[in-house]
Amino acid sequence: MLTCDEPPSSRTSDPFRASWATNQLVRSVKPEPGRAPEDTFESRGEDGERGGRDEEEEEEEEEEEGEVEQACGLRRRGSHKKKGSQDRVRLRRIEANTRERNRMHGLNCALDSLRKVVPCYSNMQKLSKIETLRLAKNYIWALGDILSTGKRPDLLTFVQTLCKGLSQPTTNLVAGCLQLNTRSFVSEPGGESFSLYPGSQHHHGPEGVGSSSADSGRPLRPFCGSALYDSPSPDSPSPLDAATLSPPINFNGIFSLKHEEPVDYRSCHYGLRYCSISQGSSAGLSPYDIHLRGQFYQVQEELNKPFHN
DNA sequence: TAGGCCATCTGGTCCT
DNA sequence: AGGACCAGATGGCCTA
Repeated sequence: MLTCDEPPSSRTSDPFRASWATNQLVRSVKPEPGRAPEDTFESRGEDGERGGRDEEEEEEEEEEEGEVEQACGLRRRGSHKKKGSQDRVRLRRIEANTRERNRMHGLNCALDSLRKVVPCYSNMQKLSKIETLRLAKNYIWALGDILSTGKRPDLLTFVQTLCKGLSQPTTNLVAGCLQLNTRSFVSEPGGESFSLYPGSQHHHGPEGVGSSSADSGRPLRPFCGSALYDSPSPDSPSPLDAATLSPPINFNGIFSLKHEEPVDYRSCHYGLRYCSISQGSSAGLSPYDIHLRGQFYQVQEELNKPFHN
């Protein structure tokens, strides 16, 4: 995974690095069509690794350009001055590229942190950027709906909301995270069919949240096992990761997120921990308690209000 | 092999 | 002038 504090050039194990290096090589050999060869200067190496290309080579290139111009009957005036400004432009371009790269890394870090707080997180099968954003939007929407109505939705409604507009694979992933067999969306023993996808028939199953058994009577297994607690962070291997998915939540405790480590938004080593403390009354807590890294957010109060009345 | 996803480069635009 | 942001282009990797 990309990290904010490490440029790609320093990650030898990163698969992207290989492609990046290859890219540089390819670009140095084959300039993009319609683009002047000098436009690919950065591809020869940057950030202090200019790949053995030195001033001598640049001067040689200048001479070659001069020869070409002479051959074409052109003569560039003030080329001496121009070289300095060209170097400057070149340098600025390199710096701009580096900044842009870092900016995108920061964006990816933010996206990674988002992946960890939406109801479907796996080190094994990362959600794509677009699916992460869609799922996050749906999740926010679902939470907002709960806040406004003060009612817990049934499992199917909740999953349907989460999966609106998501691709089939992501839908399956989310369903898996929520321990819901996707077949449950397609057909019911009674013959009634419904789907997660928009426009399809909605089914509000009779199952209550707490006792939901959408998967043919199989009780929902909460993700609050001690094994999950043992995992120091989503980045660390956990039994759930080993089992393809590491859902951060269970439907019983959809909103029971517990982030116990300090947030370092620069390093992006969030190490979120999700745990369900939602066995509700027994723990003296509402299933909707939210713990964010040891802090009780005001949100908790807001969320609990409807259930304390 | 096509399509999806991604990282990167690049030039343009806007803002400070 | 320089940085941030954005979108288009390009090419690599992976999977169905």
